[in-house]
Amino acid sequence: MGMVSRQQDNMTSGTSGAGAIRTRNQSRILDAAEGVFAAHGYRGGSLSTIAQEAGLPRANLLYYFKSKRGLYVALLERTMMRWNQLLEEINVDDDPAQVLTSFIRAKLALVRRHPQASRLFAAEVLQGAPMLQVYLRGPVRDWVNARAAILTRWIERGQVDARVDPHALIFLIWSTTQHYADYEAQVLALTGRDALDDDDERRIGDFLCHMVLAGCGLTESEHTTDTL
Amino acid sequence: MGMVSRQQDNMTSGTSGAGAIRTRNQSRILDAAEGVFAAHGYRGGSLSTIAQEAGLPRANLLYYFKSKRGLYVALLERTMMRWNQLLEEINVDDDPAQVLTSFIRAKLALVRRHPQASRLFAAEVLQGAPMLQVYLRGPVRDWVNARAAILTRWIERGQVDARVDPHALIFLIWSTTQHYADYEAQVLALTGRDALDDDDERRIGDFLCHMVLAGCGLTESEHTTDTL
DNA sequence: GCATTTCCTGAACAGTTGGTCAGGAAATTG
DNA sequence: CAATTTCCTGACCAACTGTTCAGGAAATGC
Repeated sequence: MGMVSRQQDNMTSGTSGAGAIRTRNQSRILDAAEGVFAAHGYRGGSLSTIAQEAGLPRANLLYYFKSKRGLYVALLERTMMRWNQLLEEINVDDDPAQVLTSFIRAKLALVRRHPQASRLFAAEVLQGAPMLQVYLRGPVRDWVNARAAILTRWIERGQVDARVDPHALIFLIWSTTQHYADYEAQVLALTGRDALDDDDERRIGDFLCHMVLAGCGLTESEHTTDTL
Repeated sequence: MGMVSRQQDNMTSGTSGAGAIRTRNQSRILDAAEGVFAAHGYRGGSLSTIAQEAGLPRANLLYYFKSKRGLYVALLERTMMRWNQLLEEINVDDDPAQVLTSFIRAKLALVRRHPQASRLFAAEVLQGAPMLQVYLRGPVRDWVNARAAILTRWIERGQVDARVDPHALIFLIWSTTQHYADYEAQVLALTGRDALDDDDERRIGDFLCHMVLAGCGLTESEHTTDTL
C-alpha cells in the first residue's frame, strides 16, 4: 500500500527528495526500453538487452516493473501521456489553412524529435495493436472524430473542397509525417543522405503543406515558410 | 553440388515432376514465415511458430533453410522478386495525371492484396532495414531516381506544379497507400470498422488521387472513377 | 540512535530459443 | 531390380528467455 501511494507521489514530484531514486531509475529503464522495443518489437526486445542498455542488472528492472509486459505497458502509457499533452484543441471558426499547416508542422517536428516513440507505436500497430485497442477505440478515436467533424463543417460551409474525406485526410497527414521517422532508414538509403536536418524538415513541411492545402482547395499565401 | 543445381532447376520448373516436394515445402514454409515475421518481426518470430503454422516439424525447416536468418533472407528475396514484377515503366511523354492515378491505384491494390508482405517490409525498415540496405541502395534507389527524374522533367515543362518535390511525392504516395495495410489495426479501430472492402479501397483511391493531382496542379476530369 | 521501508542483485528456476546430428524413410535414377 | 540421392525427424545441445526469491545494502522515518 505504502509503495503504491509513494509511486504516485513520484509521478508528480520532481527528481529530488524522497523516492527520487525510484523516479530516476524508472525513467532510465523506460528510456532504454523505448529504444529496444522500438527496434525489435515487444517479443524481440529482451530484458537483458534493456538492462544492459540502461546500465542496470536485469533483476532490477523486475523490481520496478513486475513483468516484461508491465514494463511494456508502462512505456506505452508514458509515451501516450507525452503525446496527449501536444494535442491542441481546434475550433470550427479557426482558419482551415492555418490549422492544417500548424498541425502538419507540429506532427513533423514531434516525430523528428521522438523517432523512437513513433517507431514504438508503429511496431505495436504492425502487430495488430493488441495493447492499444482500448486507447485507440477510446480517446484517440474521439480526438479523430472531433477533428473530422470540424472538417466536415468546413466542407459544408464551402471552406474546404468537398472531395476531401475527413478521416482519410487525417490519416494522410499522419502517415506522411510519420514516414520520415518510422521509415527513416528507407528514406536515407533511397536519397543517399545519412541524416535529416532542420532544412529537410522545413522543406518536407513546405511540400506537405502545399499538397494538403491544394487538395483542400485552399490558397497558401504566407502559411508555408513564415512560421519562424 | 547436385543439390544446388537441383535447387535452381526447381526455381524455374513447375510444381510437378522431380524435386516438386522441395518446391512445394519451401513455399509452404515461406508462406507461414511471411505471416509470422510480419506479425512479430525477425527476432519475435520463432521457428517453432512458423513450423506449427506450416504444419511441419521444426527440424524440417532447417533442412530446407540452413538457418533462421537464411529463411528470413529467402523470404525477403521472394517478396522483393514479386514486387519487382509489378514495377511498370513510365515514359516522359506519358500523361502525368494518368501515370499518377494508375500508380496510386496499383499500389493501393497491391498492399491490400498482400498486407503481410507489406508489413514484413515495414517491420524490417523499422529495425533499420539491416538486410535490405543493398537492395534499397541499389535497384530501388535507381527506380526512385528514374521516376523522380521524369517528375523533374514534367516540372520543367510546366506540366507539374513547381512546388512539388519529386522524391517527397513518391514517399507521400508510398506512405499513404501502405498506411492502410501496415496500420490497418489502427485504421479499423479509429473508424470503428472491422474490415476494409473494395468500396473503401475505391473511395480511398479517389481521395488520394484527388489530393495528389490537386497538389500537382493537374485537372482530374475522368481519371478518378472510370477505371472500371 | 534504531526501526522500517525501500532498494538492490546474484543465483537459481523452468521454458523456449536456434541449431546439430544420426539414422532411417521415401523418392529418383540408371 | 539395386544404387544413390533426396527427404524427413526425434532427440539432444548450449544459450537465452522471463521470472522468482532469499538475503543483504542503502535510504528514510522518528
